[in-house]
Amino acid sequence: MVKKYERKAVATGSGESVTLIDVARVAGVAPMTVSRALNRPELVRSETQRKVLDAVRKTGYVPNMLAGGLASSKSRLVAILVPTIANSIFSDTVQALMDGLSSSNYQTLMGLTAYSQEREEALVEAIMGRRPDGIVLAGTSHSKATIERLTKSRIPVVEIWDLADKPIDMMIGFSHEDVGKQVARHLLAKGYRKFGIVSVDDPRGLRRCESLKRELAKHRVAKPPFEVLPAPATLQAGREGLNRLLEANAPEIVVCSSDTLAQGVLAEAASRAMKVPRDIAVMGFGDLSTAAHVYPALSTVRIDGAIIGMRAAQALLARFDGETEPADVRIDTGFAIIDRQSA
Amino acid sequence: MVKKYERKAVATGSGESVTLIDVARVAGVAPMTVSRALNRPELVRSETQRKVLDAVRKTGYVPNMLAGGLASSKSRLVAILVPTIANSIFSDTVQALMDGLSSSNYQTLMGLTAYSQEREEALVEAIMGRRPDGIVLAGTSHSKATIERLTKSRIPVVEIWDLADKPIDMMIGFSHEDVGKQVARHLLAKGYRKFGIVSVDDPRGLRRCESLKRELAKHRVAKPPFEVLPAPATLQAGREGLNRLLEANAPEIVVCSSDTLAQGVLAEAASRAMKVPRDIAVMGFGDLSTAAHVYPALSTVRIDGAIIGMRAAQALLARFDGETEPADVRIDTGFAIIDRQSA
DNA sequence: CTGTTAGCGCCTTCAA
DNA sequence: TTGAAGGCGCTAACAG
Repeated sequence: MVKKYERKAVATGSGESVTLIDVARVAGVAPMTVSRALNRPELVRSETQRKVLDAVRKTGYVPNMLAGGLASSKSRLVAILVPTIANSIFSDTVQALMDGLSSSNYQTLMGLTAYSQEREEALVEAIMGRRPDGIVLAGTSHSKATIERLTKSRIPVVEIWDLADKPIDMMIGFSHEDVGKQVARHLLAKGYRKFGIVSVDDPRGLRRCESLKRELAKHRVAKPPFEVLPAPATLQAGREGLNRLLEANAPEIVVCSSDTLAQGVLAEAASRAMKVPRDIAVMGFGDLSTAAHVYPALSTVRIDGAIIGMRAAQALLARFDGETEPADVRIDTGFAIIDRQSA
Repeated sequence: MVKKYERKAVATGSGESVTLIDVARVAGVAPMTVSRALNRPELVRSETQRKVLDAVRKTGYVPNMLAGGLASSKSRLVAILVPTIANSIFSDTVQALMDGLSSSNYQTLMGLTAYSQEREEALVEAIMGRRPDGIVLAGTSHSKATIERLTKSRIPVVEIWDLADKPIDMMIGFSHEDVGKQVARHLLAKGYRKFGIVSVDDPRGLRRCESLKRELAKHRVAKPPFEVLPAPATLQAGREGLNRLLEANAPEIVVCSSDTLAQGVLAEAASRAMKVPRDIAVMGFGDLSTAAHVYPALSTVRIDGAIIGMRAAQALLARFDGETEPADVRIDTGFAIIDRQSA
């Protein structure tokens, strides 16, 4: 009986790529059986299984996922688009997401949008070429083209870090409007009346600040001075923000749209020998665990990026397993206002 | 004359995937011509080019890179393995690397090793399945299996954040031994004699510390107490480290293996009302720009992650263009000892 | 449980 | 400058 799949002599060099067929030949089975043994071992007799694994080891075979993906229309790839990973709230998210996905053998393609819809659009376009099984997007401000492309691709999408009315598909986050509102109420309840706001020019940060202003207006508080600095948020921007606020009359409390900004404000206050929160109180947003050690008087809105990432991974995996339907998932992870002001 | 490539009716629904053949049919050319128009436009008449682009727009075609990669053995994918992105020195690196590569149309697959050789090995294995065009690895401590696999895959590899004797291929970083040595000399020159060392259990950090100890020994300085804490580096670990050092007699200067650790030490010192650097001096490592605003007395070894990432991207692109040969590249990006101690 | 056949969508190679 | 044939390595679907 003549063996098949003899097409190629045994690789002599080292660069030659070993294929399924080589493994099949060594194991003395059909290529399809090797494929099964590797991907659905439960369908294969255990002895066959052993033979195949031996052959894999002997040959140093590494499955070609490009070929596998092409044949099966499953890439086992999830794309993640975030504005940056320099900010710990996003890197926590990404890290948790990767952890959750990699334990189910999904790999992640990351893209950095730098808060730009155009970049996001280009990235989505490029990434769709890889036929990812799922896409995670930070935020809900996407270009029309992006939304359309994603919608009709029917790829599972998770929008994170935000909750909005018209999700593309799944959504995991919290309401930035709610943050602004609750911060306003919280601070009003503590007796503050003279506010100052510092934000960078980032859509979500601005939404929090606008909501804060609306809530203050409702309570008939004087319209607070509002300094918007160009992105990205830096310590320097925070210092500059406080400087500008102090040119007019000093607010009792400065609300910052981000953690780094708040640290900048604190640094500037320190350099002016202002005591926090006695001379000026500061409310931050995001991860201020580092600063909190140094400035115990700092209040903050705490978001847990890791939880958002973990939930996103779970949502995708559930969807891959057919446990949920498009647009089924909408999770409010909430936020906490952590108050360290002892004013 | 009967047209070819009529295999499929025009997609009516929206989920149907558009292929090169569909575009070819719409444009009235052969599939191969579409491929050329998209990938090597210089080989195509400009009118044909226009027809193809029109058809692409009309059909909403997105090239399938799995198929393209399979056919051409080029994935336009670069894998990046780093211990974590929670640390800004690595996230800067990753960010710069992605920037550099994406402008040449490469995408990046990221993997997090959590400082574990086993995880790195598993990730390398999984990632090789995607047939990346290049791989970037942080550090030089890899398992034998990892090294062997990478070596015989002949995929361009860049090891970053370190310089060692036996590179797999390209290497961009600095010598951790040199850091330890220079820090020792620097501090000795400033007159310090009573040292304390705090490190987490991370290979590169330990190498810096060991080298520091060796240099101190050479200069006949008393063997310093050396606290090694379990990874990951946290503020808490730093505080604990200083606590332990202070149980014996207090050192004049504490050298920390990482930025976070140094911040923990500073926080603990602050909570004990110790003045830095008067009561105790602190030398950190990595990105302490945040802490520096708060603790102007902190010294640090400054590494620029962004430069390392940028250089790595350049090195890979040069290699892809055939401008360099395996093992041609070895770049010492150096480091700076930034001294803010005014003791 | 295992094997056979027929593509997946694109690009390489050669021919026109 | 464009086209046709064939194959990249794998898996779905159907037989046996």
